[in-house]
Amino acid sequence: MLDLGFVRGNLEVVEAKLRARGADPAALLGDFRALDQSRRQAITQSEQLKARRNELSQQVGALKKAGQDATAVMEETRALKEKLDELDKAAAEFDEKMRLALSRVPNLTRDEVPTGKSEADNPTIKTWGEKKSYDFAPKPHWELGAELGILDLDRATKLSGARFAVYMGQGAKLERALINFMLDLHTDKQGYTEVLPPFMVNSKSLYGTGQLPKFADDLFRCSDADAACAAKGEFKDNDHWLIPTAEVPVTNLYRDEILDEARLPICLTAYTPCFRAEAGAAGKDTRGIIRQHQFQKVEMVKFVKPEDSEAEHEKLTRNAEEILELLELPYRRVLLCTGDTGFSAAKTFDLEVWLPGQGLYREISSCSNFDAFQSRRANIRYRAAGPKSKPEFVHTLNGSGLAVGRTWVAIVENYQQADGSVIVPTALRPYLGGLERIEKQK
RNA sequence: GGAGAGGUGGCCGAGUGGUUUAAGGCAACGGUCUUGAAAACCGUCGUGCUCGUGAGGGUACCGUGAGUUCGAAUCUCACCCUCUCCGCCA
Repeated sequence: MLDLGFVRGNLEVVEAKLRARGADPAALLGDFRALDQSRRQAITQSEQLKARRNELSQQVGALKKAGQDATAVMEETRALKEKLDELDKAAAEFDEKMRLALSRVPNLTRDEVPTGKSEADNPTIKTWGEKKSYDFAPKPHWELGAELGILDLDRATKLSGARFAVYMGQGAKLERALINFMLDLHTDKQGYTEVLPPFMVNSKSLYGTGQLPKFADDLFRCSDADAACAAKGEFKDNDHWLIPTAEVPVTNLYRDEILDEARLPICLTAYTPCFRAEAGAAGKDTRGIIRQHQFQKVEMVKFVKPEDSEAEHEKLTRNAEEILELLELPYRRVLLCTGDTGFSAAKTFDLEVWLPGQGLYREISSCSNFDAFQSRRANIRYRAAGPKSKPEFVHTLNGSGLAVGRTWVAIVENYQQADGSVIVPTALRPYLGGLERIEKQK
């Protein structure tokens, strides 16, 4: 959510930023100026009447206490009521319209974010690692996984339908090893605290991080979740949706709280499954396990002071890159252009890992700075030490560290051998009981 | 799921229709005192919206939403959450 006062005072800037994203300011903001004016007018009038009402009510009290007749004053107050109800209703309607309009406006990208339309316009910031050369034609992971007996997509379809996977034997163990390896690195070496949050959240939480109201179709909701309410901008605390990322429960941990400055930065990491409906992704990445309805991810989330968020963003991105470096997987870092930056983000780096089986770089981590966009929605503030300090919104950040399923893919494809076996990266061996090579399962 | 109790500011906690512009305490912050610190004492101390160039004013907020009333933290209804006990259960 953008700050109302900022939008009012910088409408041209906001509109330019929205256009840079490829969004239509008119469609998003409508007649913002007129609406804002009507709203404020209704509020001012209503409050003036309320002041009058309160004054008269006090007179009634005073008169009654003095044993005098208060009928006339009571009548006058009663007469105010009709007009007041009308004004209040109008004010509430304008307010609701503004709130709903603003809730669908994406964040403003930072000035250093390059203007562009799509991922084709994302500049590459750095490239790391040497692509291995193979004296055979490297296979995609779905072939390797099936041949090794560590990935069973056919039976997953029987259980759950398309876009689900069953990992078997050392395949399952590899997934689990990756989770532990990532969490240990984040907690033991990089200063994060581990969190194990619920995998279902209410609609208020999804509003807080920006998935609702706009992206309800991308989510799986439980039968007690009222999508119609969410679409109307009513967010409940007793409905349930499957989380699309750990970002949602972890960021919302401090919703409606005021944190002490001394506690910042707060750095958390969480392993969770993630559930995505993949609405509109029909026909995309249908082979293999790149795009699933359920996948596992280790996430990093930070709450920081506004002046620190730029530096913390770089640190967080480096924390994700370190995993790829330890696993010796070639990758590159790209900066998302305005047209490709997500709804809630002000600036995003994507890490893309090299997949030789498919001959392309593939997103494996997305590290974003949200500025105060999420904290304003979720009302997460901090209070600085010192006299007369008012609570201020924190900046939130998060990034995958990493998407586990895609890391699994990257290892299988990058470390494949001519005989179809897969060498286990050295850093991961302690997590697999010293196993050096994954070979065909019985 | 059943029965009972409860939900008040950063925290604890008073408050059952009219100076409540929410008592009191703790914490925090500023000051006095002190070589420094602690203690003691004095003072400051909620959030949003809105009006105002400003000082400042108005208004709303006591779990959420409706309602009764001239007036609601206080009364009524619905819902949510927490705690205790019972039931069911991994």
